[in-house]
Amino acid sequence: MTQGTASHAAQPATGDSIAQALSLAIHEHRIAPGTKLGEGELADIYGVSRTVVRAALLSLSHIKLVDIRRNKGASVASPSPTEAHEVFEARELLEPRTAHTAARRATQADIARLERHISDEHAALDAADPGRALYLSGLFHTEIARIADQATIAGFIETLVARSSLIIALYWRRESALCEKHAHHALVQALADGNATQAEELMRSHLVDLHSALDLRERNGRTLSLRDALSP
Amino acid sequence: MTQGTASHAAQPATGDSIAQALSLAIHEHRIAPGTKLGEGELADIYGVSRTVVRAALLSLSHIKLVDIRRNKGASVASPSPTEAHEVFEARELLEPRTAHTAARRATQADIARLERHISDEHAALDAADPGRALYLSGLFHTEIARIADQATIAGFIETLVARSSLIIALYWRRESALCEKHAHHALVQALADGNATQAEELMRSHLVDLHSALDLRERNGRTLSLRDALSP
DNA sequence: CAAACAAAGATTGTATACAATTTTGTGTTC
DNA sequence: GAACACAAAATTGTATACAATCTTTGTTTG
Repeated sequence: MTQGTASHAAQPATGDSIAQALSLAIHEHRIAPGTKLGEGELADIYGVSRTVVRAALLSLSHIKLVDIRRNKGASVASPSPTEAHEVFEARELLEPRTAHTAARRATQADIARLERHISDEHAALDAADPGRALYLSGLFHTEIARIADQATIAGFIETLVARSSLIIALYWRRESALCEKHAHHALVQALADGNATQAEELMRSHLVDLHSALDLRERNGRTLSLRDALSP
Repeated sequence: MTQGTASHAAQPATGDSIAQALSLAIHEHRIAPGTKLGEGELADIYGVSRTVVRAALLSLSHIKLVDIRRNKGASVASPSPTEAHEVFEARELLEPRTAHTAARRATQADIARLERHISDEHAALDAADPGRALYLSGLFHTEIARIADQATIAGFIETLVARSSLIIALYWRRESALCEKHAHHALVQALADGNATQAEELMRSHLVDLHSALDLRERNGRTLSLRDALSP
């Protein structure tokens, strides 16, 4: 991702593309929770007017990645401990069922794609790119939701996974910010075996494990210049 | 709700207030699925510029009440049979658990409020206001989610309940568009008794019943002039 | 009459200008 | 140095102007 979409591409940035770029930056921890997202600054970075930026920010506010306060502007959301708990609780309610359904539906191509995700994730780690690895780790979950072929629930899971990256930035207390390696492997195996019950149970314990790795007793995030963060 | 917020109130309509007004109109079946939502027309109705209207429409598109097509404008969403099925399936996954939690947490005040909802709903029916009754019927469900005090899941349920009103408009095949009277009463009783297991089971069967009342084999909705629909 | 094409009108997407609100900077007083 | 008041600058909210795209209408052709 270069400086700004408009600078090097034939198409000007749209609200959607800016929202996606910001979402990715947030997900990869290139922008920290609490970071001010000034409309003028973003308009400069992306080479569009404030109108387009405002639409992007409004969209991101709907999935709670961005917090907009009237007359005070937008910033990257900073979930409270309560919100963090709720997000993981919601995941624990939705994702096991999704894994169950996915195990019944997964094709060879699906399994291959999941395995590619896992190896891409580890490649990113080896390349000292933990942000990328974190993003891919989350994408693994949304990919399982896609396989389950229930778009409504998959949409909720996508939102929850995105918010999880903010929560991890704020509350994670393990050295690695990632899901444990073997948990994803075991899930892929259960899906490959078409073992719905196993997939469901593995997903549940995986999420309970993630939830338990959160220290939900307040701490502060770091800040970073906006332009730097958006230029990996 | 009079002609337009700006016409009679000290405050001009905001994106949020317009989105709420449109959502209510959709929920009460005053605007049908598929209805074109022209920016200029809405700007006239609400006495604001297109900028504010666009923000409202974008917000509504995020909860899938409105469908925005680039360069073609916005219309009230028209869920497909697949989407309809998914929405109720998601509700069947989320709401029983929510009812379970609500039964454990409900206060006397909560129960009184739910009972008031039920009687308001019947008053609306008696007043030959089925749209209002439908809205209140849905609100009963979101109220239970509020009692459960899990904002993340309650947010999802709110979205699903709103979309349900569109689905009912398109696919409902019973004479009354409402939840059955005794189902809500029984739920309130289970909550009042603090019987979490009963509440969960009653909610599940209630939703399965609603789901079964849908004829998910395509049919068309009606259309209505926009100004008429927004002036109850 | 139907089909194809062009022109006119309407609508949507976006930039820019203006109004309103907030933040920052400066000076004064204690 | 801290607190306060005020002015200036910056940012956010919204209207309006302009550009791009789509839809409707009118005209021509077979």
